[in-house]
Amino acid sequence: MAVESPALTQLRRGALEHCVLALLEGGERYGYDLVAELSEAGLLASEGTIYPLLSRLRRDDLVATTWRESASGPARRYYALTVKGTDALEAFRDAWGQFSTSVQQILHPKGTS
Amino acid sequence: MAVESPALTQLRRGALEHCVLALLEGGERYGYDLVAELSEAGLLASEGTIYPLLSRLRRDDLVATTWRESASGPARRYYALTVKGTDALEAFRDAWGQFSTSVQQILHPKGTS
DNA sequence: GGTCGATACCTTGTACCGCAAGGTATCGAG
DNA sequence: CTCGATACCTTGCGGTACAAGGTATCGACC
Repeated sequence: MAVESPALTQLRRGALEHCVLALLEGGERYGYDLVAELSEAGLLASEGTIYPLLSRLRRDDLVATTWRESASGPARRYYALTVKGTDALEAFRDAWGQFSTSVQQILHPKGTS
Repeated sequence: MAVESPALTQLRRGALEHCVLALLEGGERYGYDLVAELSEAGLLASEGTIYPLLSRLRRDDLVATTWRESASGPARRYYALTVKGTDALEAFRDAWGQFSTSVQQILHPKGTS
């Protein structure tokens, strides 16, 4: 595994939350499942991060949840986007575009005269 | 001006520090000057953010500083990249590339089957 | 029917960093 | 000599990722 630079930990802030919303756009997901995908993408370092985050999303009415039993294993809590969540995601896509462009330009300036 | 979403505040974390290093790659800069450029780029909301950040960079030997008098106005503290700072910047460019790619892919998935 | 690993949920304590507000000092203009 | 711009810095607050640890369910195996 690559050595986790502390800078990455800071980068994940703010982005992680909306990445969860983006994943939910493709359909309902449950927490443990999200952990696996986000960890693989390098956007999540610990399971302990996601549950408080999901609680916040629920508190703010960006997602709605339903318990559902699993064919094998304990029951799961599924998360689905609300209308408010969809709006927040769309707003974030804009913000992310502007932000990442700004960072990109500062990191790799064109006119180096 | 666009409404400042709180998500942006979190996004700036981690990126801001290395954006400062990137700006210094083009030559010495002083704090008040950096504030102007980073604010314009939307990467900084308050002057109060930059000085503790610069202190950290100095503490960690990523930058070196020299006081210099100004033709008009108070003296300025100029910041310059150290070798260690240059290395950190290069490492961050890699990390940023991977990170922003991951976020981009989750935000805008290709196979929407 | 008892144990064990995997699955799946959640909580607590810590550290870190951006932000707003406020403070100090220097310089030129009126 | 006051006032605005420049230029530096500090303090208190809030939000969030992380590590570590905790609880419960299920299937498999003995």
